[in-house]
Amino acid sequence: MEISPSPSSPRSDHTAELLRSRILDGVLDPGTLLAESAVARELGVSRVPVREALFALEQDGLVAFSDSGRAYVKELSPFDFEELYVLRLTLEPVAARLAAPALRENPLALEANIRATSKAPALLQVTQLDLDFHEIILEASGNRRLLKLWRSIRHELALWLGRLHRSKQLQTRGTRSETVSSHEALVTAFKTKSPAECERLMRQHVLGWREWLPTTEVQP
Amino acid sequence: MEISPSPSSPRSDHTAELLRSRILDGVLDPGTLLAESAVARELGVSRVPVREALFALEQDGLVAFSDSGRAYVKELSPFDFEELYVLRLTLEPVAARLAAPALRENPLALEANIRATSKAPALLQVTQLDLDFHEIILEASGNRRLLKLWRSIRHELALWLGRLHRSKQLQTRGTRSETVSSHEALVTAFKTKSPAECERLMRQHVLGWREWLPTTEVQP
DNA sequence: ATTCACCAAACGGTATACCGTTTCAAGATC
DNA sequence: GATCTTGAAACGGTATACCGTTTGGTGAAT
Repeated sequence: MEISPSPSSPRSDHTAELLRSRILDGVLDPGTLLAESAVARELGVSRVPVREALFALEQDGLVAFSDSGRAYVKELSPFDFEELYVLRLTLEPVAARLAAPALRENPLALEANIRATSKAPALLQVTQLDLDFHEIILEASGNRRLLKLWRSIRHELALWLGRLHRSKQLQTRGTRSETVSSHEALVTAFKTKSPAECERLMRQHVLGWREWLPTTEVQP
Repeated sequence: MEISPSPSSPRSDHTAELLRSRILDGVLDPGTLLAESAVARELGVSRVPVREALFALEQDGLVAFSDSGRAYVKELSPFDFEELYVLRLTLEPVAARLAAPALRENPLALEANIRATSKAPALLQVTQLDLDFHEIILEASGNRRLLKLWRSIRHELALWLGRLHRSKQLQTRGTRSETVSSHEALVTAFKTKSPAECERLMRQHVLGWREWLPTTEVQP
C-alpha cells in the first residue's frame, strides 16, 4: 500500500496556499475573520475546499478557531513566540545531531543556501533563506515526525518575523553577513566535527539567533 | 476574541472518537481501508463529518492517506517507533524542567495517578496510566505547543503499545511496581530537586522505559 | 499459467442546499 | 447615557448529489 502524509486536493491546496501567503505577507491582519462563505465566494470555489484549507492552516498555526467554529487569522503574542523559541531550542540541536552524518556526506544543499543568502537583496529574503537553511537540516535528520514538527513551527516563526519586519522592529544592520558566517561555521562543523559537537553548536546558534530579536520580556 | 484550538463539532468529534477507539483497541487492523462512504453509512452520518474525523485522526498519527486520498488505519514499523522514541527523549526532559516549579507547588495530580496505577488491574491500564502520568507533566509545563506535540505522539505510542500488548510481546512481570516506584522517584524529584535535575531524571526515566520494550533492531 | 485490456462498482473531490446557532447592531427600556 | 432586548443577516455543521478517477476483478490474448 502506498502511503503519503496527506491527500492531494487541488482546490483545497490552492486555497490554503493563497490564504497562507496572504497571512504571511500581512495582507490579512491578525484577528481577521476568515468566513468560509466569504472566502469561497471570493475564490470562486465552494465552501468545502475552503473548510479543508482552514483546517490545514490551523495545523500550520496561521489560523485559530473560536469556540463557535469561526476561523480567524492568528494573533501571536510574545508568549507564543517564547513557546516557539523553546521548541526550536529543543528540537533543532537534536536534528543537527541526527543529520550530521548525512550532511557530512552531502552538504551541497546547505552551501547553495548560503550562496543564495549572501546574494539576497532584502532582509525578508535573508530571514526566509535562514529558515530554509534550518529546514534542510531537519530534512537531513531523517526523522519525518521531527521534520513535520519543524514545518508547523516554521510557519508560525515566519508569521512572527514577518510582522516584526513590517513593524520595522527587526534590526537590519549586519544581518546578512552575520547569518552567512554563522551558517558557514555550522557547515564546517557538519563536515569536520562529531554529531555531538554539531548538536552543541546548533544549540549555540539558536541561542544566538534569539539575541537578535527584540526582547519580549515574557517568562517562558 | 475568544480562541480555542479547534472548532466544536459534535458529529465529527463523535466519529473521530469512535474510530480512534476502534483503531487503538485493535478492532481495525493496520492497513484497513476507512472509506468515507462506508464509515458514514455505518455510523448513520454524512460523509462530511467523517471526512473531518479522518483528517483529525491523521493528525493523531492513527490514520494515513494514500496518494489517491484514501484513508487507511496506520501501519507502524519499528522505524516509526524509533522516531517516536527520539521525540519522547527530546521533548519530555525539557517538559519536566519547565513543569518543575508548577509540580513542586502542586503534585497532587501526579500522586493521584500513582495511586491509581498501583491499583490498576491489568497491564494495559498500567501503560495507559503511565502515559497519563507523563501527560500531566506536559500539561504542567505551560507550553501549549509542547503539549500538543506530546498528544499526537502519545496517540501513536498508545497504538504501538496496544499492538505489542495484543501480540503478547509486552513483558508483564513487575511492570506495575516498576512503574510506580520510578514515578514516585520522579514526584520526589519534582518536590525537592532543581528543574535541571528533574530534566536529567526524566531523561533517565525515558531511557529506562525504552529498555522495557522488545528490541526493534532499527537504527534511528 | 501469466499478462493484458477492459469495465462496472466504489471512492474521493466538490458543489449546492437546508437548518439551527451565533452575531451584531438598531431600537427599546431604564 | 448606559444597558437590555430583539430580530434579521451571516455563519458554521451537515446532508445530499454530481462527476471524474481509481480500483479490482473478469475475460481475452499470449
